[in-house]
Amino acid sequence: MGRGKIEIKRIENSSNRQVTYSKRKNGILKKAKEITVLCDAQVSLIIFAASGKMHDYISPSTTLIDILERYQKTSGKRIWDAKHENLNGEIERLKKENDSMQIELRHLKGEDINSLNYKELMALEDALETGLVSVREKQMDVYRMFRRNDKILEEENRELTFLWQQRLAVEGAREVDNGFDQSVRDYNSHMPFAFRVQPMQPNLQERI
Amino acid sequence: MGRGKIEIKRIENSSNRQVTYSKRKNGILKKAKEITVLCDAQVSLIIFAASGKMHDYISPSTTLIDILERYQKTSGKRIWDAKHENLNGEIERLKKENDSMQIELRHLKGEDINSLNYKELMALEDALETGLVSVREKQMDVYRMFRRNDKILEEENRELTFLWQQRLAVEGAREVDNGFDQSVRDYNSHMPFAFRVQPMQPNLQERI
DNA sequence: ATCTATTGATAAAT
DNA sequence: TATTTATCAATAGAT
Repeated sequence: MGRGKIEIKRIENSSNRQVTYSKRKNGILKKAKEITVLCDAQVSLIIFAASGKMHDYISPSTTLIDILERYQKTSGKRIWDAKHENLNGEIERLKKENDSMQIELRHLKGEDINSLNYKELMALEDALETGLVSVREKQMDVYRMFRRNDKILEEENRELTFLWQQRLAVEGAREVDNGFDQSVRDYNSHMPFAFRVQPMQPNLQERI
Repeated sequence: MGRGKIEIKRIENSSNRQVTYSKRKNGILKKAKEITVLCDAQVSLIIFAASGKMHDYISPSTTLIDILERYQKTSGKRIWDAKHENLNGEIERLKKENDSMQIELRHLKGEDINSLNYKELMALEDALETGLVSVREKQMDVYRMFRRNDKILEEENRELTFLWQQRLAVEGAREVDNGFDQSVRDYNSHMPFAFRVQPMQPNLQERI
């Protein structure tokens, strides 16, 4: 249908080919829409030009997924299954990895070790000892950190207490028992503990 | 294009609709084939009649899966992903489980424990000690089993050696040094060790 | 893009 | 359902 009939074979002239593609692509899309409306059909049409450009039409009464679902059911061909199997493979792989780690964890916790031979028990013992050494070293670090912190706090405490005592002495001399009785002085003598500065290690508290 | 022009709206006469569907369906399929050949295009066309009957055309240079893959990539829309979201969820779940076990394992091996607080370190130490106790108990079991086995073997050995010595003595008395020299007798005196019976615990050997 | 001569598709009849 | 045919629609090539 045109100025002359053409053979249905690849159009060698690239420019003509491009033009014809554009025209016919529109034609097919139009036909797809028409048959959808005229005949209650459901169409999924995806066209890729050689250039990679894509055009598509999916009947508005449905979805591509729905059509593919029906396609698979009707034709018996697989679409998702290929992808599906990959995912299932991944799941299997992860499950195996999970299981072996699960077992290793249980062994390290001393569970289910009846099936282990002597060599394996030795290796397990080594691993546990190594872990224990590391953990205890770390604990010592933390302990030393606490101690250092404590020393700093004690020192500051001492200074604050001293300052407080001085102030009390000064005020006591000036007021000579006019209103401040012993209980108030007792109360105040405990105040310095509330004045403790924050620890030097900013995260130390939340790690206790 | 026909004996009269028609409006593009649903054909109410069911028989006409069916006929038109059949004709137009063939027309579209033909056009799809033609654009494929003429323009190097790649087409995926799936048509469902209202009756449920399905017709399709996929350009022979490709596959539906390939086209869908490209469709997904080009359009950004999801096709399988929607279908496989549950599988992907499962994978995510397993990966998370994997990661946390991975971390726990590393901690038990004394690795990456810098981020742990004192409480966590104590718990870790407890777990390691518990594990170590269990493993060492099991090792004692195995050790005792070896010892028991050894005792049995030693006992059998003693008996066999005794029997052999007796036999040697009898033969020596009968043959009075006619051909059996001292070296042969020495060799034979070591033989009983080769007669050791199999251990009582059938699996013990392969567990060493 | 737009035009238009011509082929191709198809609606209605058979 | 298939064929025929009159008519409309699509489009090849030109502009």
